[in-house]
Formats: sequence, C-alpha cells, structure tokens
Amino acid sequence: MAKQIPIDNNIKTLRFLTGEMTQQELAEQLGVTRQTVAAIEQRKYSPSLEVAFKISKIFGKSLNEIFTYEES
Amino acid sequence: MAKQIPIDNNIKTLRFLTGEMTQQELAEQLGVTRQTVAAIEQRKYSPSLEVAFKISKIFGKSLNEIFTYEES
DNA sequence: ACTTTAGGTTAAATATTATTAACATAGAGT
DNA sequence: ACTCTATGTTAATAATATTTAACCTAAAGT
Repeated sequence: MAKQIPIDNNIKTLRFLTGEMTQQELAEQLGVTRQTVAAIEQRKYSPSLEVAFKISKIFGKSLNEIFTYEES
Repeated sequence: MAKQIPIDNNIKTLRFLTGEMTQQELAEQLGVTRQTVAAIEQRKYSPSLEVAFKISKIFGKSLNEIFTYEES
C-alpha cells in the first residue's frame, strides 16, 4: 500500500451519481489521463488546483464539497 | 510581465484584513517560503491543493472564497 | 472459452510547483 | 543621508504532479 496524501475526496462517489461516469470519461472531460484520475481517487497525490476546479465544475459542487483536508 | 495562470486569488487583500500580515508571516504559517507566497499572489503559478487548504484555514474562508477559476 | 470494459499498478520521462540565494526598489522612520 | 522592512524578481535546483506505455485482474456479455 502506497503512502496517501492528506487530502481526501469523493470523486469516485460523484462519478457514480453522475450517470455511471467512468474514470476514462472523467479524464477526457478534464483533459488528463485515466491514470491521473485513478491516482487522485486513490490519494496517491493531490491534483493541481486547476484540475480540482475542473472537477468541481463538472460535478457542480464547490471545492470544499469534493475535497477535504485531513489534519495530521 | 510574466504569464499568469487562470486561477485568481485575493490572498493579498486577506493578509491586510488579518492585522497587516506580511508575506513573510504568512509563509511561515504555511511552511513555505516568502517567494512562494509572492509568486502565488502574482499568479505566477497556482499553489498545490495542500497549500491552498492551509491558506484557507489561516484566513477562515472556504477555498472558493479565496480562489476563483477564470475560464479561458 | 473468448472478448470487451473498468479499474489497479508500475516505471520512466516530462511538466509544473516550490526552494534557496541573491539582488533590486520603494517607503517609513530615525 | 542612512537604515529598516516589505515586496518584486531572477536563476538554478529540488520536489511533486502528470503523462505515457505497459501489464494485470475481475466482471459482464457473447
């Protein structure tokens, strides 16, 4: 199990609430690769603010509704 | 004038609304350097989500109250 | 059994963000 | 005029995010 970063997200849940959207479809809308979406969902690393904003826009949620910062 | 990234912020304003906080003081609270704070304020690049969350916490504002994404 | 699709995972390369040190300017205070 | 303090700026480097390609498994459809 690889190390996780301290920022959690509910992208995976939101994908399924949005018509069974696949990682691939989300990636295309974001302009990133499928592996990047997978890595973000698994908290391998946190996305750039720009990608975070695009995700936020796609799901119609505020940044804070999607991402949460877990204090160490 | 160097290129600007598409994410705006009002960190500079918030610093002054918070007891004349300097870039140096903010940088120390964030655990980054003064130059990083200066670069972010001038939109040289957007901060990592983690740094963005720390800024958000220091000023007691949501991410969307501090950062805005400007559509191209 | 075969094929397709979704997703997990890894390694190596590239792009972007952040650090450090240095030098510059402008304003305030003495 | 001199001295701080805050800030802007640049170059080189380090750290992190993202890409690309590859291989793997599981589930569903045929």
